[in-house]
This record gives sequence, structure tokens and C-alpha cells, in this order.
Amino acid sequence: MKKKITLKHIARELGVSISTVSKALKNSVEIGADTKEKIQVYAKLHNYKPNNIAVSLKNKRTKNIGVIIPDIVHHFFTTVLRGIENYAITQGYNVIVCLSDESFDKEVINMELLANGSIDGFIMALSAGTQLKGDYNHLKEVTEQGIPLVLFDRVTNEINCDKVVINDREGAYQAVTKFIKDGRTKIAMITTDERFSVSRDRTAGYKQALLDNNMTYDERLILKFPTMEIDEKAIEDFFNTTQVDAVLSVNEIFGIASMRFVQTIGLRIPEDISFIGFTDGILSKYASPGLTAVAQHGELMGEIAAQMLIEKIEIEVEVEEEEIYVTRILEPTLIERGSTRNHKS
Amino acid sequence: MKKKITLKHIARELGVSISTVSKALKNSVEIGADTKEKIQVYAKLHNYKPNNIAVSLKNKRTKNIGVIIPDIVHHFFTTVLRGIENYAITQGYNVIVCLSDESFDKEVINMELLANGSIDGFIMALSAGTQLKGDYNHLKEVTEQGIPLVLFDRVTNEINCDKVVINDREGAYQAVTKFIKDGRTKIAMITTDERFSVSRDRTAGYKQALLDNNMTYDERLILKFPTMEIDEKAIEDFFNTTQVDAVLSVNEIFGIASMRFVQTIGLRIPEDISFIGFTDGILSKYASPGLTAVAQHGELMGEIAAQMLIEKIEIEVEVEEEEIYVTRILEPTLIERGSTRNHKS
DNA sequence: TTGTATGCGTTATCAC
DNA sequence: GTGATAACGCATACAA
Repeated sequence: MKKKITLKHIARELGVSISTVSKALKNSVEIGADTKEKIQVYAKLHNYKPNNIAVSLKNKRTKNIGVIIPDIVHHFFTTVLRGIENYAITQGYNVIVCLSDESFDKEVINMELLANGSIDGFIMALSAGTQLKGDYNHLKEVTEQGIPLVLFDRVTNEINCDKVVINDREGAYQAVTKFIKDGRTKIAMITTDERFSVSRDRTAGYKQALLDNNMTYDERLILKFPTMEIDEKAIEDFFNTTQVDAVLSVNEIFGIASMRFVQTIGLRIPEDISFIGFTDGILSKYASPGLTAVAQHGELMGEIAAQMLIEKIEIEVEVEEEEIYVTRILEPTLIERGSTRNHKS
Repeated sequence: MKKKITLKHIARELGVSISTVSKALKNSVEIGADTKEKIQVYAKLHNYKPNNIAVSLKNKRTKNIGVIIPDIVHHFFTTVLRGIENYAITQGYNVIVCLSDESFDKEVINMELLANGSIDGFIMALSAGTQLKGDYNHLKEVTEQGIPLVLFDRVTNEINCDKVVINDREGAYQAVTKFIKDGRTKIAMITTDERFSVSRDRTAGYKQALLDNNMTYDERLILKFPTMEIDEKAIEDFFNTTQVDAVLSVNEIFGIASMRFVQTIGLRIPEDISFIGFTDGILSKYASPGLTAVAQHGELMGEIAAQMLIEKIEIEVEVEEEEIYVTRILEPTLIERGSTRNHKS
């Protein structure tokens, strides 16, 4: 077991001082060519690498970014995480991942833990619990400490920080507009509690598109779940009692489950009923027929979030004045698959 | 912007020494009740929390565990990661995630980066690149430095360390046995290069089951891809030219894609052809029909890996003697869905 | 050109 | 009971 070597070891072995070694390894011009050579050779030979922790303590920079997401077994978050990781690594940052598990308490605990020096900044999507509770003090504390924060996807206006979201409203609007163009007249929406920012915005877009096309907004065509948890029974009841010819779903699971069910009761997709789901994920792609989806560009979102965060981390905030925070809004894209087709043609 | 408070601040404010503050906050009996009280109150009020980095430097323990996986947008790894995170958090550990992106080079870079003091131990699944290359020096170096390592799922015999895998061979054996019991006679297998440990073992189980049932092992019934990358065209060619009535797939993507294709050419599942896929994931569950799957119990695997790792981290390795490494083998479970059914009944 | 001293925030040993 | 001091590994301002 060969332990890690430190500057001190090298200094002792070579009979020089620690600072000489330190400078030599940074190729400082202060050090004589021969000593530098000697030290560098020795370091390479013994595979010297500076201790990250010591460097962090000294520099007050960890080169770690903390990511807190509600759930990792969720294709969209996973996609964002990949984007974050990809960009972070190019800038020499590591990603520390914590799961809030949709719980307010876990979110708070994880955040406090990481905020004690482990990370240089946060990227996060709010947990369901936090959104339902509406308590953002843990976020406020972090930002007040001067720790940069970027919120993505599930955000709140209560906090002043950089944000990156997709235009959920526009995505829903486009989807419904497409249904209408295709000749659909009874357009349903499967959504969740309005306290979830994404559901609120998507429902707003749905409604707007109907009104802009002189169609009526009918509450009975809305199937609303309290959480993101799927309830197959409710879906069955809904489709058994409600006549619809198009369905927009706030996530792909609801959409896929609905497609499966209506197929079992003899409806044809897309002839009798067509579907569009948010969050173009792996399920949408491999469903039969494929589920037309509003793509959220998770990977891009992650890259942008990481970019915004690292930028904030690296500009020395000498100016204590009013910070400028921006919200990047990405445009969604409709990915057409077998679950939609022109009704009249 | 209220900066983080340190022991030094408290000491200065209260006119005591730093060590007194440190002890008081640890409730040391050495400190007088009143000073202790005073200090604790002040600390609570100003929300003092020790700086993780400084503690790490002092203790030579980071309370971080490094996880290196090939890909995060992959349901199985994601599941394992959740298991790791769940357990780690209960023990006060954070998870630092790095993606090797199936590349040998990235795996090496990430590993070296984290090994320089950022983490107390590693949990990882080998990248495709590493397996194909067969070069495990980066793992050797880490273990030689005394950093605990747990390998899961994609492992190698070249490295002495704790491992946790499922019994891939047995999983395949069970699947094929079921096909045979159901009266299937032309059982195909979709797999990848044999240098991937999982493919090798699963193929071995497939072969063994055939032989044990006095059936012939026919190379022509094997569709082998060079990597885990899907090639839809090859799948189409295979099913267009080969007559089979059952298919075992080493992953769910290959299985799902195959099911979709055979349905388009008019075959009925499971009447004409039945399917079983490895890695029970979200796709298997939501496919039509559902894909019968060999469940790998990723979350459990992650928990066990984390448990093994943390145990190794926390036992002081005073005894330099021969380490005992164990390999935990989890038994797979067959999850039956619509893609299989008794052929003869 | 090289070395000394100091500090990052904490803990632990030892002296008072 | 309390505090000074050293140490973790590194970086750097300042001496020599």
C-alpha cells in the first residue's frame, strides 16, 4: 500500500523547502532550472498530485457543484444531470448529487450539508414537497451566504437567482394547436396540482390555445392528479366516462398509461384518439405507437444551467451591488410520432 | 450577504479562545456550564456549522463516496445510483457522481481526479471501453493506495476488491428454461461482444440451459452486436431471415425494438413469438405487451454496494495483512408479463 | 534563487 | 476550566 505523497515528503527527500517544491511544480520562474528539473522529475516519478481538500481549504473553492433533484429514476432529470456533468467536467468541476426524493425535509438537509463548504454552487429543481409547502427559506439562506444558485424546470418566483426553464406554456399551446388543426374537438388534459409550476404553466397554455381558437374550456375534460404519482384506476375511470378524441399529458407516464388503456377498450390510436405527452423520454420513443412529445431538451438545459452557475462562481463578486439574475427560457419542440395524425385526412 | 461564521469569529466575539469554543460546541465536560451555555446559544443564533472541508482535511475523511458509471441515462444504473444514495445519506455520506460515458480515458481521468482526496472510496461499474481494452491499472493504483473500491454489475477478475453482481448466468438459464417449458423450440438470443462480463455470463446461461434440455446450441440463432449500441437494421435483417419462436435479450432496448419490429411484420406476441429481456426497467413495464424481464434488483445492488464500501471505509485497516474481499451475488427474478405465455396451452 | 512565516478552519494535545 | 500550540496539505507574501 503506497500512500499518497505530499509536498512535505518531496521536500524532505530532496532536501529543499516545501515552498520551493510548491513553486517548482507550478513551474515558477523563481526557481532555478536544475532544482525545478529535479523536483519535477521526482514528482512525476512518484506520481505526485495535490490534495484536493487542502487546495480547497486554501483557495476557498472546491471545484464541486451540488445538484439536488427530486428523483434520479426519472428520465428528464437524468438527462439534465448528464448535461450538467458534461459541461462541468470540461471546466474541471465535479458534480455532487443529492436526491430530495420529492421531500421538503430531505431537500433542506441535503442543502445545508453541502452548503457547509462542500460545494461552490447549487443547481436544483424544487421537490414536490417544497412546492406544495411554499417554504423557500433554505434557498434564501444559501443565496444570502453568497452561494450561487441556478434553478431549473421546477422553479419559483420567490427566489432571486438564475433560472432555466422551457416555455411550458408555449409547449402546451403548440400541442393543443396541433390537435385543433388535426380536427380534434374534444381535447382532454391530464395534469397535476397547480402548485407545481410546470403543471400550472402547461395547463395555462392548454387553456389559452382553446380560447384562441374559439373553443370552450371544459373542466370536465381535465383529469387532475394531486401529485406526479400515477393512479391507473383514475385513468380508467376517466376514459370510461369521458368522451375525448385527443389527450395532452403533463408527463409521459400518464400519457403512455392512457394509451395502453384506451387500446384495451378498443380505441385506435391515432384514428379515434390521439396523444401528445410532455417530456420526450425513452418511453415516448419506444411506445406503440410512438408518443408524439413536447421535447424539453433536458441535456441542453443541464448544460446551460451548469454554464450559468460556473460563470457566477468564477466572476469575483467584488461588486456587492444589485446582482443581475437572468431566466433562460428554452423553446420546446414537438416531436411527431405515431400517436398523432391528421384526423380529417 | 452574511458570510459563514467560523470558530474564530465566535471566539473573538465572546472573548474566549478558539479551542474553548470548539470544545463547548462538542459539549466537552472540560468547559464550564455557563461559558458552554453562552457559546452554544451564540452559535445557534448565528447558525454556526463546521466547515466540511476543514474537517475533512483534519480527519482525512471526506464523507464523500465517488461513483463512476458509464451512463446515467440508463435505467439500471440510475436505479443502482438511487440505492447507493439512499444508503449513503443515512450514514452521512454524500455521493459524487462521474460519468465515464463508456470511455476508458474518461474513466481514468475521473478516477484520478476524485482519488486525490475528494472521496473516501469508490463504487463503480466498468465502462465498455475499459472492458474492451482490458486495462485495469487505474483501478490497481487506487486500491494500492488503500482506497476502498466496490465494483458492481460490470466487474473483472483482474482486480481484488469487493464486488456485487447478479447471477447473470442463472438469470439467462431461468429465462431459457421457461421458454423450453412453454414449448418453444427455436430460441434466439440477442447479445453483445463477449468481453462484456454481463453478455458473456448471460450467453453462457443461455447455452447451458439449452444443453441441459438436450437442445442444440445453434450459432445462427445468436444475434451479436459489437457494443450496447442498438442497430435497428440488424434487428430487422435478423428477424427477416431467421425463424424463431422465442427471444432472450441482454437488455431491454434490444428486446423492445425487436418486439416492435416483429409486430410490424405480422407476428403475434406471445402466440407466435415470445420475449424475455434483461434488466427489468421502465420500458419493459410499459411496453405493449409488457416485456417479461429478468429483474436485476438495481436498487438493492446499490444499497449493498454502498454498505460494503462504507464498512470498508470505516474499519480502521490497522492490520496490513491479506485483505478479505467478498463478491455478493444477487439472485435474479423473473417478472412475467404479456410477452410470454405457455405456447402449448 | 531559495527559504521562512502565515493562514485556510478545525481538532487534539498539553500546559496553565 | 481555559487557552496556547501544533498539525492536516497547500499556497503565497515576504525575507534572506
